[in-house]
Amino acid sequence: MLDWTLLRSFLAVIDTGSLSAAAERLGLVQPTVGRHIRELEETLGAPLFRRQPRGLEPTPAALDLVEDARRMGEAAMALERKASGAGDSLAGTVRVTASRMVATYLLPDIVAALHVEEPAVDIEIVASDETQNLLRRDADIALRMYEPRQAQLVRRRIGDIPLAVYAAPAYLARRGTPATLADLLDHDIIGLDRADELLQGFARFGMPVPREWFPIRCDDHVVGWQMVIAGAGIGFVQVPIAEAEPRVVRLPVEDIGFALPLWLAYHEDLRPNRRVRFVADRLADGLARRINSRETR
Amino acid sequence: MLDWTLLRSFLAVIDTGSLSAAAERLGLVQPTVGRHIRELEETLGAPLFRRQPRGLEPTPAALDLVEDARRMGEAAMALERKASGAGDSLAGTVRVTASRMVATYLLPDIVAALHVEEPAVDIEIVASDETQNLLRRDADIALRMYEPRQAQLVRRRIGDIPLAVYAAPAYLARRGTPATLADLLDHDIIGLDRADELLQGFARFGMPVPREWFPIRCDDHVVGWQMVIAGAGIGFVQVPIAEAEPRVVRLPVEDIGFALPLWLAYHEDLRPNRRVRFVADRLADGLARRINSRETR
DNA sequence: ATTTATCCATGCAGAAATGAATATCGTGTC
DNA sequence: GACACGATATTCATTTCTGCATGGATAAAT
Repeated sequence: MLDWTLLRSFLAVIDTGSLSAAAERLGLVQPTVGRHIRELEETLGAPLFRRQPRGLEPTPAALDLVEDARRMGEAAMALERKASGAGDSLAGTVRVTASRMVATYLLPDIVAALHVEEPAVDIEIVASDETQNLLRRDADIALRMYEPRQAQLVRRRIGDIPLAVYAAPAYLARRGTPATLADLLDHDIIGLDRADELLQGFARFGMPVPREWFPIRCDDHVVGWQMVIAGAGIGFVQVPIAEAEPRVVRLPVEDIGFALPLWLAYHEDLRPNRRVRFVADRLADGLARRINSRETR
Repeated sequence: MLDWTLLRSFLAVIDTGSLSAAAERLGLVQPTVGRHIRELEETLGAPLFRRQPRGLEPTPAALDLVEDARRMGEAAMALERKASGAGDSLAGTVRVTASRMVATYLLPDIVAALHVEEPAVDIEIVASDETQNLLRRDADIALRMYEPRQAQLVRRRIGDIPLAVYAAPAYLARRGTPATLADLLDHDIIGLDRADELLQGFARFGMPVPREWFPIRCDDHVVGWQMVIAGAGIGFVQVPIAEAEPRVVRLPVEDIGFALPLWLAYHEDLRPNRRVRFVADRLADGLARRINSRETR
């Protein structure tokens, strides 16, 4: 009977295209995965990959086996999802993914309160602006700024996070305080939070500007926000985050009417999992309270 | 990420009901499987089995996982079937199951010739009158006396093996030679080859007899046939087998018109497997030749 | 043409899993 | 009630596997 560990490595190599990447995904090390593949080839009596400088290219014989290997992998992941909800106690870990901004400025208070209430629940935060794959269990719960579309996900709309214009007093003392949106054209704007959509928003207001209009651009929103705080420029920032920061002030320009929808999602297999539901409920409650209490201010 | 080896052991324990039986099926040893289960329970944080004197009884939590584990197992077996013919050489093993009679008296010549033709092909004979599971790969090729019904099997009807009445000269010298079927009622008949159907056959000829009519009954056809050869009684024997045995003679009674259909079957996943096809072809040819050359004699 | 960045293969020491032997427990039987 | 049987737990020596460090090879980039 075939060793299933070899098949798991086989699938990982097929998916990633190289021994090194497969090893990282499996939490192993490249020589181990290489030995797995070699052992599998010896057992089956047929070469499965052609070793190439860029990685391993599957042979036709290997491609014949991919479908079944993938079925195994999907079944294993489904089993893992179901198993994680098997325990009665809340003890265990829940992985939560959120954007860097949300993870940095909104989650800490909520997670702290949650951990006081249920110390047995461990929280792992995956702070990333890239979409994590809930189907592949990159995380248990995802907080996203758009509606999740996959059918197997349970999704809940928490609310809309409004954006407004903020700057540090030091900046305003140096450059003056803009009173209207049009005034912003003469100021240094730091690209934050969906810069592309902000550009479209400006266009809607009759002020088409090119991407280069932002004098400071940064792919990390947290860094950009720190620059606003430091007085490097003006930023369009999520109101619940900015209002908690005393070192900036909201500018008296018109409301830009732009908001980010906030969604919470998890895999439907995790629905009966009390631990995941507990965390999801606390996250949704805490985020909704912060969104609603600030946006009218 | 979960260790797939643990899941394989989990499935085996679910299927067999005990650590010991699971270990035997996996080619492992009971303490190893026990450790696998314990490690899986620790990883998942939930008990999966209740240890009982008769074995391990799955908990509800375990039953939730069975379906996915079985999907993994089925995918693994399908992969194994497809992989078994991956190499382009014929080298390798083919497991053939057949009834004890066929395996003992018809297969040896065929297998010998086959092995001369292709020494790289190893043959494993599973001589059993119990149905082996081709889906679970108990054997690669099955020779059966009835039509296989499972949809996933490739089946080929080889022909009908006729039955006739034989006895040893020593027996006939002692008890006389019956000339008609009716005369058999005064003789010692050894139950061979589907005794139940033979009884029904006698009833069709207007001679209903009870099961106890057979003075010597034996669940092993080979043993019964050896008794016929030794002169212990008269037997209804497969013609191709009996005609090759010089120590018995065919009795001049009417043709009983009874024949056993002979089928060859293998899993459709094995269809592209050159080795299995080779063995299947040689078996079908050899058996058909023996059936047809003898039945008219 | 040289450099650089990946990626795979190999040798070796340490860690982990395995198997054999044995102890223990509960059940069914005489 | 004593005993035998079949099952799971435990212990320990050994094998096996894993991970680290290093070498070698190829393709893209400067």
